[in-house]
Amino acid sequence: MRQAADGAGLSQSLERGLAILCAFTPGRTTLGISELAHELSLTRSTTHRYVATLTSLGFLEQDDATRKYRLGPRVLDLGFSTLASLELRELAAPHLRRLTDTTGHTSNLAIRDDTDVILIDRVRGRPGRYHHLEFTLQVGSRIPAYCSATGKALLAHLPRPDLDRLLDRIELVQRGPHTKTDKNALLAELAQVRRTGLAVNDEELETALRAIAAPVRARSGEVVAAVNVAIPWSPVAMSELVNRLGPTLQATANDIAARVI
Amino acid sequence: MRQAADGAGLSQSLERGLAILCAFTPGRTTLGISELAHELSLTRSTTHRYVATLTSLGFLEQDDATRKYRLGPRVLDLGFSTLASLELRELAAPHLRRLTDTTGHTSNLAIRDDTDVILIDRVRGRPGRYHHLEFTLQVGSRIPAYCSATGKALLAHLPRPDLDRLLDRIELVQRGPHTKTDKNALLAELAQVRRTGLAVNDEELETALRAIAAPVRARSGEVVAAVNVAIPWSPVAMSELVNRLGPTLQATANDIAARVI
DNA sequence: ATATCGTGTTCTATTATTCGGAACTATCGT
DNA sequence: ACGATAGTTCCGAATAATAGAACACGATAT
Repeated sequence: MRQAADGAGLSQSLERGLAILCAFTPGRTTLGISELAHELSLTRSTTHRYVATLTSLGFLEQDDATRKYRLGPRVLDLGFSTLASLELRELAAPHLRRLTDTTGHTSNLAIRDDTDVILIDRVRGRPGRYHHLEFTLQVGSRIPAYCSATGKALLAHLPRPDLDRLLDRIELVQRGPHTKTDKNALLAELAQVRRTGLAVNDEELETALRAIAAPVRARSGEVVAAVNVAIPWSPVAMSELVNRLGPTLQATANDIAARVI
Repeated sequence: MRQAADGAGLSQSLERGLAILCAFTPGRTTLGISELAHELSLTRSTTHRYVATLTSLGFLEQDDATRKYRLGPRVLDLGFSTLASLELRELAAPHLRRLTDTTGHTSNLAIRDDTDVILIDRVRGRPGRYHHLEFTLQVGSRIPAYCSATGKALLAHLPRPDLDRLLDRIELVQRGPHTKTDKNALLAELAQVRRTGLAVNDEELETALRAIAAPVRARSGEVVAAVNVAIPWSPVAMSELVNRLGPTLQATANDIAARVI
């Protein structure tokens, strides 16, 4: 017989099995066989075989009481391996630490994955007024690039054609009180980010959350990551904060960059 | 044809595909097709098909220069979903934070997975003398239970037959200067942990690293997690530290337990 | 109590899907 | 230039996956 219909040379079973894993999200942590089967348009028996395989390998666990399934600790190992593979994270760790020590604010290191930004390390600032995200955002979290400081720092330095294609694919949803939902306004802002070397998020992702980010450039010139400091709301003007924290932030980004291959 | 030889009713393709993902470890972050094929005893063409599938789904990435593969960011999403499914982590977060604020030391929350302990949350203490593990250990890290404070707190409250079967399966490898490598000595210590409600790690996992842990009991009485504080080496005697920190630690563990279903 | 529905689970004949050898191409070091 | 090794593609053979039906169990409704 011919190879798989559309994706030539791809493994259907593996694809389906992974789809099962991906059906579990932070919002839907336990799922039953029938639920999964329906969601992925598979028969119950097929779904069960995959689930049994995943369970026997430790990627899923079955709840004794409800007989439903949830993600197993084995998955954490994989995630951990991924993080470890990002040597950038290790190189950056002491610099992030220092940034938080000098500014008092939570600092983050993020990379871009397509239209999103992924948090790959964070150092929490002094305990104080937390906003909601302080708890929700964890290492590994994914947030839309267009409404975050690190995201804009990363987008701004993308080659123009790539940026255009990317922006065409995303919808600029209103996430916070000042989210930029107009494509041209966003493009103008990204141009400014390129000029100043700093990106800003002023309650664009969530109320009361502001942040300033700087890009980390590899020797090749390519922007490979971004560092930010998250600032809980205060009466201080954003421009004042940028003046105060910008140089420190850029120095940190440069220090990290200096250690990247 | 009959179903798969040994594991009846399991999916070979899924098993193999996941084996490929698991071949990537923090120590081996990039692998080529031939390397993988050899390691898993598969042909290159079969391996390539799985790898292509994983790549098209974002679980692997191909390095443009070397043509080798590494784990993709998609894997992080899974790990994050797993962490989120551990509601325990959320409940415990503020208490961990408080524990670190009052003691000044790094505190950790861990659960057991078979013979290992998995770190599911951590709050770093004041910057100061770090030992090696401070950087190596991350949320998601896995360490052997027998030579860690949290591990011993978790093992101690296991039903005796389960504990025996588990200990038979592990080798008590010397990891730090004071690792307990004798099974009877370990059993005696676990008995003491049951009496005092506190477990101790005095340079058993790594030089200069000491920790004290307390078990978190669900209402059912079952020990579901353990909290610890990690203490960089100091001339203070371990027993003195236990007297000083023990009550705070147990109070924290109880506060967390009170919020568990 | 009894019936009904919905679970998760097991079985099996059929066939679509995966398998692996061989051929192809690109890159590297000699 | 050359050989060696890498990743990649092809295609017929046949294995491993498929889906339907039947089972066992529990919860709910009658």
